[in-house]
Amino acid sequence: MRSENRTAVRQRTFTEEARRGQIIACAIEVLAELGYAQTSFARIAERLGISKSVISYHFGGKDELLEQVAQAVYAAAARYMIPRIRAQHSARAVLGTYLRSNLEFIRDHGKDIDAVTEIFLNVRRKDGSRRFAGGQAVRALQEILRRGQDEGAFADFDTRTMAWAIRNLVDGLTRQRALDPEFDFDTCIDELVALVDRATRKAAS
Amino acid sequence: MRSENRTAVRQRTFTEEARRGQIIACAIEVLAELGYAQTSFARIAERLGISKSVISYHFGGKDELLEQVAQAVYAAAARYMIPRIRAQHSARAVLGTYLRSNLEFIRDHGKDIDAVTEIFLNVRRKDGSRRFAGGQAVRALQEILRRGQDEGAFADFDTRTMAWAIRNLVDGLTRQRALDPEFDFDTCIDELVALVDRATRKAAS
Amino acid sequence: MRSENRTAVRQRTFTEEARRGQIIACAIEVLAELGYAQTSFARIAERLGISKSVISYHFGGKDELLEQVAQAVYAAAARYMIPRIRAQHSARAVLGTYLRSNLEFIRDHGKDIDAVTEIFLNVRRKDGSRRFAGGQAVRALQEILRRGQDEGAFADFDTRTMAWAIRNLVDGLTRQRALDPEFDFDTCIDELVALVDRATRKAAS
Amino acid sequence: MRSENRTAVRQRTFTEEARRGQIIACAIEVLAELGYAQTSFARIAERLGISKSVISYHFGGKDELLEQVAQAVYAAAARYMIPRIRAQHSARAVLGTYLRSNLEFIRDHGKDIDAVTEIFLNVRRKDGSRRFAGGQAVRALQEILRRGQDEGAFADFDTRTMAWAIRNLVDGLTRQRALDPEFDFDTCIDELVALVDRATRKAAS
DNA sequence: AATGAATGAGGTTTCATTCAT
DNA sequence: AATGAATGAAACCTCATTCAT
Repeated sequence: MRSENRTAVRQRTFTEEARRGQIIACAIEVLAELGYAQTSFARIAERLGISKSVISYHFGGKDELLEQVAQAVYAAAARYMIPRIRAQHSARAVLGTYLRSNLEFIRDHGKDIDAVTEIFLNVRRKDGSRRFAGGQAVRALQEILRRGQDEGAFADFDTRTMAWAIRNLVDGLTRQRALDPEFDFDTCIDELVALVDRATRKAAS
Repeated sequence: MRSENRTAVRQRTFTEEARRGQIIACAIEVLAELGYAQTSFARIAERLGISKSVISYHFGGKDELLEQVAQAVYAAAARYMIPRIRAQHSARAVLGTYLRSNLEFIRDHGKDIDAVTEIFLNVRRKDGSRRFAGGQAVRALQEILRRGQDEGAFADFDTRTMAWAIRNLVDGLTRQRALDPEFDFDTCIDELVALVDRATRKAAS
Repeated sequence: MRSENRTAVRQRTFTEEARRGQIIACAIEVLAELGYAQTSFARIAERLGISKSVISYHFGGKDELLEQVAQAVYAAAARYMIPRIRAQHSARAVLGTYLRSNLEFIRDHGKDIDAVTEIFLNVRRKDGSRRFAGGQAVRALQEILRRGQDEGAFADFDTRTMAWAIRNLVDGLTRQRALDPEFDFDTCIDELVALVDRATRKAAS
Repeated sequence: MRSENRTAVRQRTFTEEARRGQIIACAIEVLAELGYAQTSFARIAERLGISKSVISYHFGGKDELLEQVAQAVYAAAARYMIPRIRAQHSARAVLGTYLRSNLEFIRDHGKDIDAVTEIFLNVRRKDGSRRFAGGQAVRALQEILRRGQDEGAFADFDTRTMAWAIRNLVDGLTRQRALDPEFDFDTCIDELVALVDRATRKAAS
């Protein structure tokens, strides 16, 4: 079954799609709860009450499953963020909305975020290099900043550095939520949005 | 040997100390290079050209080895940072030196930092909860900020949030270094120090 | 497979039941022949010409395998003894049949008895206490004796002590068979049955 | 050091004898407490606060240590029983004293008995056969019975069977003590001595 | 007389994967 | 579309033993 017809991607039946979704959802739960090292086909299958080989059957390998998990969460994030961002026009509004919708998605999808974090940090090639780099998100953000500068909406900072700083702030939140008992996400969103706004704003003249 | 007379800490031989150091150093290399999941006694022993059981002999367990690795890096960081911080008096100088020395240590000990990152993120208890929380560093930083506020050296921000933000910026650098081909650490240090200084500074009157 | 849907007992395939039986039988042989300490998955698998992990697959752990061995022999003994005992009515006939059928089972299932003996004596919890106590058999015997006394069929001995004495005699036979080259089981059965009959019989009046 | 001069047994220094005794005593404790399978050089050494190799040094091997343990307990039992038995003259008194002193020794040396039981049941040769048979004790008892019959002091039972039955009763007590919470040793000694006396006594004429 | 250091064999267990059904 | 059965590699760990000091 896994034998893709020619080079084309095989059409998937409804049932198969459902199973795949079920397995991906369960993988996310296990990853978020127990971490990458403790996530195995056996553990996922056990939770679903199915046999291990079902997973091999549908995904052909651990790598593929994890990749699908990452992709699924990415797609969900995109579905949430993109329409909101598209609705904005000014560069500052785009940046603010990017940031806010990203943080909201993280707030509302804690498990999914934890899962892809596990995947990003742990999946490696045989030579040890990380399989998922994640420079992509930074580049997208940098693009927003650059366009804003072109429009004269932002101050004249280095876009690459600023993009990284923002990503670091955003991605750090997950850890903060996990460790800080007093953590309040909504307050933090407002603060971060304000902080970034100030940090990118043109100096008042 | 692992017998540990009573519960007291056994006196360690010179040879043993050397071996332990050698093993810890090698563990750091493997962790940084291949990641937590691929780090095993077998791999470490192979690199050192010794038998697996040597590691069991000196460390008695994977957990203990990893804990020692974390401790070793911690101790090294403390040895580097503490004297520099102690030399400062004003709260702002203390904060700046804390930050700068921390960043310098990260810059100069990339592998060690990567290794403890792997450990922090992946070592878990059987129930899935993380074994190394790391809230400690945040508390230390918060204490610095609080004292500075008492002295009137800082603005009136929320110390907990600010402490977390700073830590997120600092810890994010490791990833940035790994992923950003153009990353320049020294520039970044200066920028971050300046950024934090501005973010904590009392509004000019 | 070992996944066990919920906590319910999984339905077992014919093939699985066969393999389990095969493994249990082989475990009994190894236990009886080489003793508990030398009984390992490796040794059993080697004899069966299968891979070690097959046993892990079917039993999930050494403890479970040994427990199943004990249970299997117990069940076989019960299947042999219970119908014979049930066919009796008078207390003395019940006691005699209990004893004789027990001894016959021991005579005919030497290896099985040796195997469970190894298990009983050696399987322990982490704190060192024995996992299989075995006071159950004594209590059953004591109950027979007590009922007989109530019916006036037996003399007025202490049932607990007598129950233990009988069990000690019965269980000692295994060792005797192993060590005494001239040992004749059938003669011994008759002697023991007669001995116990005399020891419990009401004094002639 | 272990290299015995010629074939003769090396003279042992006082210190060495002390260490050996200490190790043997500790081995007995571990055996009795945790059982054969959990008894290792490591565990013994740990309890004594010495290094494993000390044991290897003094005993040259696990087998030798266990043999010495068995021998030590045997010797102690002999020291206790033999003078008492020698003080008797009539066959019936000899039998009674043999039995009573044996039971008293078992009562007073529970740990030692448990230890040698572990050894007897578990130590095996490579081919699986038991290394310590223990038919010796039965033969000694049988000799007592035979001499008594010759003197006309006992009934005309089969001495071999009777010897085994008595040994089984005696050896079963250890298990009974371990499992029966209401077990009272002294009562049991009296009962057993009386029981055996009746079982061997010439029928009144 | 003792120890520290190391070894290699062997133990149980978990894993991803394969294959016939 | 799914499963049951099996596999072999690799994991960590414990063991008795050896050897130089």
